[in-house]
Amino acid sequence: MNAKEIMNEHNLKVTNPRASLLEVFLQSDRPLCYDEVKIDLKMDKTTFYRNMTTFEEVGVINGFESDDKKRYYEVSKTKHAHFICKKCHSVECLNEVGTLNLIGYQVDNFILHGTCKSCNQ
Amino acid sequence: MNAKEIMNEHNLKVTNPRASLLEVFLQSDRPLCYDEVKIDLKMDKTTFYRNMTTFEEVGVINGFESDDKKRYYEVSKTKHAHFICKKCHSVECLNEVGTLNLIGYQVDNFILHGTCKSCNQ
DNA sequence: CTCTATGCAAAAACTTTGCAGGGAT
DNA sequence: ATCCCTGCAAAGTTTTTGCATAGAG
Repeated sequence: MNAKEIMNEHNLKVTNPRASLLEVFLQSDRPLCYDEVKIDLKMDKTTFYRNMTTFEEVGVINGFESDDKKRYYEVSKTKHAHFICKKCHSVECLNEVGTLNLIGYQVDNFILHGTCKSCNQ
Repeated sequence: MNAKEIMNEHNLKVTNPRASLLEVFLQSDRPLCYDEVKIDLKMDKTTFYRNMTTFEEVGVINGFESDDKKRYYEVSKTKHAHFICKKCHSVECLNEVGTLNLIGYQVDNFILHGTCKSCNQ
């Protein structure tokens, strides 16, 4: 499913900035923040943040805060964990982290904070 | 061990603002941010943030970012997870969340994001 | 007495809001 | 033609920095 189809499905008008924005996230294998996206797209921050909010509202995109006060976004997909490195501030996706036993809570995202493999050497 | 003893142990000058600040965290059962602390203490934000940074540096306090762009702090103790509710923005401590199997990473903090028990009803 | 801590004011960093013009359907 | 989208400018929020004064050891 491409960007245009996703937007149509959620009744969002298909504009060039919006389509290329979603495309960037569809093609990324890790969460991205505004700083990373603006380099390629030269899109105004207002447009970025408003579209990301819209995508979050319709459930296409999942957003969360990193350690550096920036908000990271990724395409909603199978649930997985994220690792945020306090040294290099990288944000990675992790699969098969372990098992959770929590009753009564609805867990949308889990984030591990610490020192990543590279920085740990 | 009280606030004064802890500060002496780490060679930090014992001042009233600093002592009462640490006391608040010693007596709290959950992480706190500046907004919550200032209500009781009427301490300037500069003093708050600089002392928290100092406490973090000597290892007395552990800090992390919530979902609302605020930094939360708690007394360093046995490792445990935190749950941040995206609806009410509460920050809770959790014990016995599950097991982790991560090799090569050093995990300092584990944060679950979602909807808490109360908001889930 | 010396050196660190405090608090005000101002800056910094990221995100949001207001508003006028432009574009999709 | 209508209504949503875009981008500039300005404001909002949380945290940090500069600097003069006050206080601990």
